[in-house]
Amino acid sequence: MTHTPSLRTRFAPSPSGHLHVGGARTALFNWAYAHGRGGKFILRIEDTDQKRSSDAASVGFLKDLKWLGIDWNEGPEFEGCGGGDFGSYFQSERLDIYNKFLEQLVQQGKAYYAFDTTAELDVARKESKSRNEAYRYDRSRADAISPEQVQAWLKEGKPAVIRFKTPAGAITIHDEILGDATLPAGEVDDFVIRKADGFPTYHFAVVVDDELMGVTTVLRAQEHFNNTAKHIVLQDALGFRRPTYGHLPLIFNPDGSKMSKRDKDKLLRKTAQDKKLTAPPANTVDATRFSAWLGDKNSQLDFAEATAMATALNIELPEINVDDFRRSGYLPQVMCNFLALNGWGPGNDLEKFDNAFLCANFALDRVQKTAAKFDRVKLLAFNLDAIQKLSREAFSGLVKAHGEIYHPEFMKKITAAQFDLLVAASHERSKTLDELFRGNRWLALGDEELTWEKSKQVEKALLAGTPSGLDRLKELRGVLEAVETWTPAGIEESIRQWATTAGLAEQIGQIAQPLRVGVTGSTVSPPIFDTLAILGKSSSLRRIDRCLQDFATAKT
RNA sequence: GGCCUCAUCGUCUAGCCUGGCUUAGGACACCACCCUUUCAAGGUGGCUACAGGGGUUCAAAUCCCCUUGGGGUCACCA
Repeated sequence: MTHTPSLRTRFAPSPSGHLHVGGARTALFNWAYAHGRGGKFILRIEDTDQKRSSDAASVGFLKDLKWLGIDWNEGPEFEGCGGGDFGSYFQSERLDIYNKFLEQLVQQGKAYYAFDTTAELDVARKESKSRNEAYRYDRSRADAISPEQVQAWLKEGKPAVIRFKTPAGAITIHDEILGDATLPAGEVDDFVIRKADGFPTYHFAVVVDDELMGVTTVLRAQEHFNNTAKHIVLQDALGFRRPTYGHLPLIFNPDGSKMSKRDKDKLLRKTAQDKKLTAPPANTVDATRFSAWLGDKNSQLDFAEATAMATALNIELPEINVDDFRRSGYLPQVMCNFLALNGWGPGNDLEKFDNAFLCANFALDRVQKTAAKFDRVKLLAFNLDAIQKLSREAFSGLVKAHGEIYHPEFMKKITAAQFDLLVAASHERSKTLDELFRGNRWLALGDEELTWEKSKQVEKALLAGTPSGLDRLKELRGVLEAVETWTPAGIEESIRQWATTAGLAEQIGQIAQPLRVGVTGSTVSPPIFDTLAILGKSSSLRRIDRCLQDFATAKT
């Protein structure tokens, strides 16, 4: 392991929305790279877009990072992380610093004021587009204005941006992952470095902060590749050092589209349109909100709204954000492992590893150059494997914590003993922590609330054949009533005994299914003896009675 | 469209830099069978890829060129 005490990496998200998997992987790699080399990992909040920033979101980010096990040496202070001598780590609190450097550039003639309106620029852009050319800002627009005029306009408060006077010449980017790339002269135009609202643009703030915070290595997504050229010319103009760059491959959806925070809304909107909905489904959002959302491809519902809408439309929302995966019951170490595997591998057939291994082995020369499609099915397989490897106690603890956060009603309805039995019956078969709750709703239902699924499978289990499932149930009720030790083993013993006398020893399915449907209302549940044991004797009997009652008239 | 960039099974990838050890390895998925009390889980076996075309070389997945295809970017968003 290389030990570079001065090595400093950073993760610099804009606090809009939650941390999504792409961002999480960027953070993970930066973190692992620094940690594996005795360096420092810095977290910086890029909140220079006044329209988008929100404090709640930046806290969401911090929580997500913490959950993944990614801590930061410097940055916003949160649960024992953060602090540091190079603050503030919020860009919105560093305006004075940026302005100092901005002024310096203007005075040196390396940057200039421009007064073009949005409308004017739009025209120029459209023109470029119509000629099938890339749009580049035309410096002569600004040159045409005399220095006196500039001063006069500034004095009267005419809105102005500051643009960087990009030097002529090709720009070569050194990238530790992709190698060198050279952008021909003219590819980078005079980009804006301070917006009319007085805030620096991303490009300017990044360059200043990376220098002042001593960042030595920048690992970020490939979509930033072209931006790096801008950052390099700025660094040169300001006399800054140039960090080492590595551009990470993007993460895509299985269909090849870019994984985006908006994917959930995209799916919901499409479903709503396919169903030709003109009004919002009940219990979702109001009509005004609905039509505004439906009409604007870029608008997003908040989490509660989106969840309600998905329920109403009867669809599953894709997990995009780290928080979505947490909610779905994935283990943080599995998320990190799988995220790392999308874009990096240790170089042999090893795929399962923890963060300590990642820190010790992560290096830029093994980072993939091509985008990866995020395969949730494989992630699920990894999660199952990790769950199976957990001790019963550890699994139980995680399930409990998960349930208390995401299924408090469920947890309140069941006893500690029931919980333990459920955990035991589910451990080997749970792909996620959440599955245990989603798949066992029958347990949290009161005996009088239970309803029986109207499905072919249910009918078959109860009504088909002679004797039918219902006939069996009648007999089984008596058998169960006589069971003295109400445990999976005790129940099994009694039932098997009865089955043998009834000549059904080899056809236990003819017994299990009617029972299962009788007490759970559906054809799917944990193994039947576990199911009965978890439910308890009186509930089981009561439910069988209700089932017999309900279907007594339905029998054909 | 300009510029930049990438290219191994359906997917994530090993091998490529330092050409022969590769009838291209692993994992997930898929298929078949087994187990089985539903759904899973588990077991065994199987299918599947070097984008195409030219070079260079005794020898190319590995080096070079072209084509094709993919991606990124072209904001007073980051």
